[in-house]
Amino acid sequence: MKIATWNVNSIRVRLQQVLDWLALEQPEILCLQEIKITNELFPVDPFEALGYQVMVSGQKTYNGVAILSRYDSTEVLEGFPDYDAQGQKRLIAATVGRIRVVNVYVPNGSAPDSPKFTYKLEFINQLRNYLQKLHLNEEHLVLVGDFNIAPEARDVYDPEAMEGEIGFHPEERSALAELKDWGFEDVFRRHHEEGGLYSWWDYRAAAFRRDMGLRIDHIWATPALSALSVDSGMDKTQRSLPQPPDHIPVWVVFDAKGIAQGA
DNA sequence: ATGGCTCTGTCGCAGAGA
Repeated sequence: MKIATWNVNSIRVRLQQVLDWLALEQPEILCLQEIKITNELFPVDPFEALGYQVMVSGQKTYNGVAILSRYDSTEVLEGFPDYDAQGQKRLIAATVGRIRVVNVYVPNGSAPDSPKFTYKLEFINQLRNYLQKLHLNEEHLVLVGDFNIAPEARDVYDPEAMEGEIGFHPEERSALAELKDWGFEDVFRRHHEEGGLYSWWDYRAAAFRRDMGLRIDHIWATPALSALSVDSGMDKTQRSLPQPPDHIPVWVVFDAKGIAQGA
């Protein structure tokens, strides 16, 4: 049972790359962020041709999230029940098999002295409220997506230079830690402890060539589900293809038998 | 580096990203 997340920075531009990656990796579920397209214009057909159901919460120009699933999904929920997130489409959830999948695109925040940073912190707090109200950490639940925060120094290419910068500011790290305290484990870190593993590189300044990256895309799971993970990885080769997104796919494989048994 | 690319909407350049 492979679940992946990928900020594709425009599904129109990256359509073929995503289709190729799906055909190659065959995940059961792929969560997308920054699709930058309305629901009406989302290219549903090529994904259905590969056997995926498509659930989209899109908008024009910015943001937008989607869940692609090889299995029937139920209880699809767009956004928050009681928070409009400034009208931005950044959250979609669905139940696939016995797993609740929550796909999020956390606001970037622009700069720590910006109102957008306040919005980022508010959004993370609202996400914690959402989980608190709608779910129990005893459930099999994954929270995946572009969190736009590197949790620890080992997730940053130059922690001293990045300290206090957007993506590695103490206030957002602490908001993220509170969210995690709801009852999550970082599934990627369960399988890889070392530093220097990044999910995003700036388009500018030859950042990818110089490996100046951040680990800001995450797959978190509730403890019982996390314990059923057998492997996790990030597909760095996707950043070196022509006209790539600035993020790479992050994936986890769970023991499907264990999930089916409710172990 | 006071943002060096890339994307969208729209057809010159502004806004956003992290």
